[in-house]
Amino acid sequence: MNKKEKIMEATLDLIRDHGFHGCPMSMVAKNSSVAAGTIYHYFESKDELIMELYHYLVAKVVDAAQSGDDDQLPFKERFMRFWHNMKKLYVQDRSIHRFMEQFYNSPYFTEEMEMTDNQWHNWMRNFFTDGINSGELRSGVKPEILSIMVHGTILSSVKVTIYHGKKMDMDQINLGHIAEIVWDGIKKQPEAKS
Amino acid sequence: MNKKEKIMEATLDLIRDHGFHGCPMSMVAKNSSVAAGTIYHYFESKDELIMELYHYLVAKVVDAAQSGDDDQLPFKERFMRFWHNMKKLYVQDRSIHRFMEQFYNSPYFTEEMEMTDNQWHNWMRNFFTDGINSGELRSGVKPEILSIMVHGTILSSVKVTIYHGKKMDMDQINLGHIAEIVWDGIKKQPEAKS
Amino acid sequence: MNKKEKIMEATLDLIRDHGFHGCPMSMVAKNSSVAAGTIYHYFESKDELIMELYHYLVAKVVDAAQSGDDDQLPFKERFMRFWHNMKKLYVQDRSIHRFMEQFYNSPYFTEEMEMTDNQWHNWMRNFFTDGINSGELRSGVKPEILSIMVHGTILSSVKVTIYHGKKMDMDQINLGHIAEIVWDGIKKQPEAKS
Amino acid sequence: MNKKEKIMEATLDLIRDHGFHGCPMSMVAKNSSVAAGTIYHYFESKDELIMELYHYLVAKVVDAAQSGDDDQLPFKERFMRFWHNMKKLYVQDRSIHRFMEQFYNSPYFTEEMEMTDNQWHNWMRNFFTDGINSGELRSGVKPEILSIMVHGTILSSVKVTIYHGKKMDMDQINLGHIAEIVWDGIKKQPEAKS
DNA sequence: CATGAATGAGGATTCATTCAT
DNA sequence: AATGAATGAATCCTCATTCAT
Repeated sequence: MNKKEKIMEATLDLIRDHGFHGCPMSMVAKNSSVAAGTIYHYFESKDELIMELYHYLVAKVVDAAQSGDDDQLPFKERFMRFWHNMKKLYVQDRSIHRFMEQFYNSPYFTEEMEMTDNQWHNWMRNFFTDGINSGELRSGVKPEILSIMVHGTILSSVKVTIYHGKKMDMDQINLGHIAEIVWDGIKKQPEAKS
Repeated sequence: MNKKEKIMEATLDLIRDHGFHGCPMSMVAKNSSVAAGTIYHYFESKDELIMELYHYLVAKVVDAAQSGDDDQLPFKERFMRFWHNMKKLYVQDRSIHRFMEQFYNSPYFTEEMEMTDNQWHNWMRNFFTDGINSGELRSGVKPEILSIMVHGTILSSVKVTIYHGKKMDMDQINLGHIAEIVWDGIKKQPEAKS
Repeated sequence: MNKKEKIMEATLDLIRDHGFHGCPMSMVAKNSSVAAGTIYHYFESKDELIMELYHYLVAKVVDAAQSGDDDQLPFKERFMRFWHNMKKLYVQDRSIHRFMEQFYNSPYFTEEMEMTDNQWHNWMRNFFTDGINSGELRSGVKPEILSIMVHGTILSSVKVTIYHGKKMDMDQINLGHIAEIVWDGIKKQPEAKS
Repeated sequence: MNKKEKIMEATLDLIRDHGFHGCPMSMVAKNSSVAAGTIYHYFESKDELIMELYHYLVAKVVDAAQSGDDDQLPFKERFMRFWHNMKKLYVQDRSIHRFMEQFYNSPYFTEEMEMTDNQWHNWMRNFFTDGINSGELRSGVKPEILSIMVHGTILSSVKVTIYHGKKMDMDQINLGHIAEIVWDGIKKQPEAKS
C-alpha cells in the first residue's frame, strides 16, 4: 500500500474507533507511520484529507455494489446480489458506514456536493432505473426514491446484525427475510392494494 | 424555558448548523445567553451535556411517535399515523435527525447503551408487537427487526424529502407512496411467494 | 464549633489532603457545610481566610508548646517537655505542619510578616533566652538561632516518625534519643571541643 | 542550555518568586521563551514537569553534597564539607530550597516516593554509615535518623541565614557555630550522660 | 445572616499547520 | 520526499467572587 493510502486507512480506522473528533493529525501520522509533516505532502489540509477519503470510500462502495452484477439476470436476482454485497461490505468493516454517516451529517458535506455528480447515487439510480424499465419494479416511484429507501433499509439491517446479532438469539432465517420483505415492497405490485 | 433547556437547545442548533464539531462550549454559552461557567452548573462536562441532550431528544421522539395513537384503531391506520408523526418531526426540525445520526455513529453511543433500557426501542418494539399479535403484520419477523427497518426507511424518506425536495421537482404523491410501499412489505402477506 | 472555625478547619483538612492547590472555595464550602457566599461573610477573600487560618494555627502551636511549662523547672526538663509537646502536636495532626510549610514558602508569607511581631518566634526566643540566662544552655549563640535549629530538628524527627515509623522497624529507644542528641548539642558545653 | 532545561529553570524561578501557585504554564512558556505548546513536547503535563523538575533538582543536590568529599578524610572534616556545600547550595540559590519545601508538603510527594529508591536519601544514608562505621559518630542511632536530623538542621540554619541575615546583625562567627553544635550532638560521645 | 446560581477571566491542554534540516 | 520540533490560537474547564432572593 502506498503512503497516501496508508494515511487514508489510518484516518478511517481512527474515525471508526474514536469518532470524527478523535483523529488528530498527530495520531493519523503515528498510525500510518509517517511524520506529521509528510501528510501535508499528500494532502493540502485536514479538510482535503477527509474529502479525499470520502471519494476513496465512495469508489470502494460502488465497486462492492456492482460486484457480480449482470444486466442480463432477472432483476430480483440482481437486487439480491446487490443487497448481499452491500451487507457484506458494511458488516465486515464498520468503518465505511461510520465514516459516511458522520461525513453526511457534518459541515464537510455541503448541499452542493449532494447536487453534484455523485458516483454512488448515479450508480444506484441507474440500477433501479433498469428494474423499472424492465417492468420488474413498481412503476410510478422515482428510482432516486427507491435507491435511498433500499439503501436505508440495508443500513438498518446491518445495525440489526451488528448490535443485536448474538444478544437476541436471532435465527439467520429471520434476518434473511428482510431482503424479501423489501423486495415485496418494491416489486411490481399485482393490482389493487388494500 | 429554563436555563438547562436553553443550553440544550442552543447546543442542538449549533450541531444542526455546524455539525458535532463546530459547537465549542464558548459558542453554546453565547447562543444560550449564559456565561461559559454556568453551563457547568447544569452539566458536569461537555460529554454529559451531549448525553443529556440525547436522552432529552429520545423523550421528544417518543412523545411525537405516539401522538394520536390509539390501540383500538386498525393497525394500518396506527402505522400511517406513526409514519407521518415521525416524518413531520424529522422534516420540520432537522436538528433532531442530524443530532441522532451523528450521535449513533460517534463514540458517545456505546454498545451497552443499545442493550440497556432504551425508551425509544421499547416503544417501537411494543408498537410492532401489537401489529403482529393482531394478525395485521407479517408473522415470523421479530418486532425488533420490523422497528429498525421501518425507522431506517423513515429516515431515508426524510433524506429524500430534505435533500431532493425542491431540486427534483418531485410530486408529493410519489413521496406519500413510500409509506404504502413499506406497508406492503410488512403487512400480513396473502400466501407463499417464490 | 462556630461557623468561622468550621470553615477554617475545612480549609485546613483540604490543604492537608490535597495541597494548597486543591482547596477551592467551592470545596471549602461543601466540606464546612455552608454556602459559598457565606464564607464571604466571615472572610473578605480567600487570601484573608488563609491569613486568618495561619494566625489561628500559630496560636494553637504556641498553646501546645507551653503546655505544662514552668520556669522553675531545670531547663533540661523544660526542653524535654517542649520537645514532646511539639512532637505530639505535629504527629497527631499532620495538617498543621503541612499548612505551615506550604504557607511559609508561598507568596502569602512576605518578608515583612517575618520581621513583624510573631507570637511563635517570640515565644521560642523567650524560652531559649531563659535557658541561656540560667547558664544551662551554650552561651554565645543567639536564642533565635537555637530556636530555629531546635524546631527544625523537631520537624525532622516528626518526618522520621511519620514516614519511616513502621517501615523501618525502628525501636522507640532510638527515636527517643534524638531529643538527647539535640540537648547534647545545645547544652552548656564542658570546655574545649575537638 | 537545551530547551527542556530552559523550561525547568523557568519553572523553578517562577516557583521561587511566586510560589507553587503563580506559575501558570503560560508564564512558564514566556519565561523560557518557548510557545505554550512546546512545553508539551517535553512534558506530558504540568504534573510531569513538576516531577521531572524534582528529580532534576535531587540530582543537583546530590552533586553539590558530594563535591570535594573523600572517604580518606577524618569524618569531621567530611561532615563540615558536606555542611558547607549544602548551605552554599541552598543560600546561593534559594529556588532549590523553596521548591523542595513546597514539593515535600504537597500531594506531588507521596509516601511511596519516600519509600522508593531515592538518590538523595541513599547518599545521605551511606555518608553517615561511613561515620558510624569508622567510630567517629555516635553508635546506636540509625544513619537514616542522623541524616534526616542533620539535613533538617541545615535547612533551619539556611532559614536563619536568609530571613534573619541582615536584620539581626548576626556575626558570621555565630552562624558558623551551628555546624559545631550539631557535630557535638552527633559525634562519638565520651561516655554516659544523665 | 444565609443561600447558591451566575459570572467571566484565567488556567491547562490540544491540535492543525509550518519550516528548518 | 521526509522529518518532527515548534507554534499559538482555540478549546475545555475551574474558581474566586458577586448578588438577588
